[in-house]
Amino acid sequence: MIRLAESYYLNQDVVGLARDMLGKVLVTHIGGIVAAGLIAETEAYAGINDRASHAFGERRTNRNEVMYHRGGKSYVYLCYGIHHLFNIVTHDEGIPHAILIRSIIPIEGIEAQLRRRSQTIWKPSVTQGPGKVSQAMGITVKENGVSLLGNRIWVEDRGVDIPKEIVNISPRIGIDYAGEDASLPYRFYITYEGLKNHHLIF
DNA sequence: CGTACGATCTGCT
DNA sequence: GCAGATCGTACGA
Repeated sequence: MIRLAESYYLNQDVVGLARDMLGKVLVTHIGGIVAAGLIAETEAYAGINDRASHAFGERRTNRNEVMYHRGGKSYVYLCYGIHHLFNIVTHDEGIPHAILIRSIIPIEGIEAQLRRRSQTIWKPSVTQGPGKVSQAMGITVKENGVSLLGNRIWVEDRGVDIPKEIVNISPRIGIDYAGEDASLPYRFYITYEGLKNHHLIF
């Protein structure tokens, strides 16, 4: 188990990084509970020229301030008044890149994740969707700005290699307002079935 | 200060 | 498949 170092998050290619994060393991230690999940879906948000990004046109507010910080921090914000969406800030200071984590497959603390989701048995839909990921992992806006080099939220490389054959690419979800940028292929995902077929999980 | 809307989820059909 | 929930945030007056 190897925790991703700061240098990983300073990569300037946020789209390539979003692809690379598939198969990495998101871990939280929140409320005295350790939970972990395999990252199965991501979206890249590429700075001030990306109409879908909160930082489009150099927009910089209290909400998205952390996007402008050095890579390796969390960016958590509230969507539709109820959903806490968890992003990973990348690139060096001043360039607001971020990766939205949209889906995980629980690995550790599954009981706690199910409890937080008010479910009794896991199926993909239980932790599929960015709001559900945060809820299962115990992440809220209180975790906004947390360093991924600390002991509250971090990402590990546990050696799971995701072959390109099972990686799906599509436009991002729910950003119809973004004009021509709405069709950019910045969403990456793998399915539970795809992982099973390649014997990457049980 | 008022208004519009959103990187979504759930439940019901 | 679809409507409704629900409220913080952004932005213009």
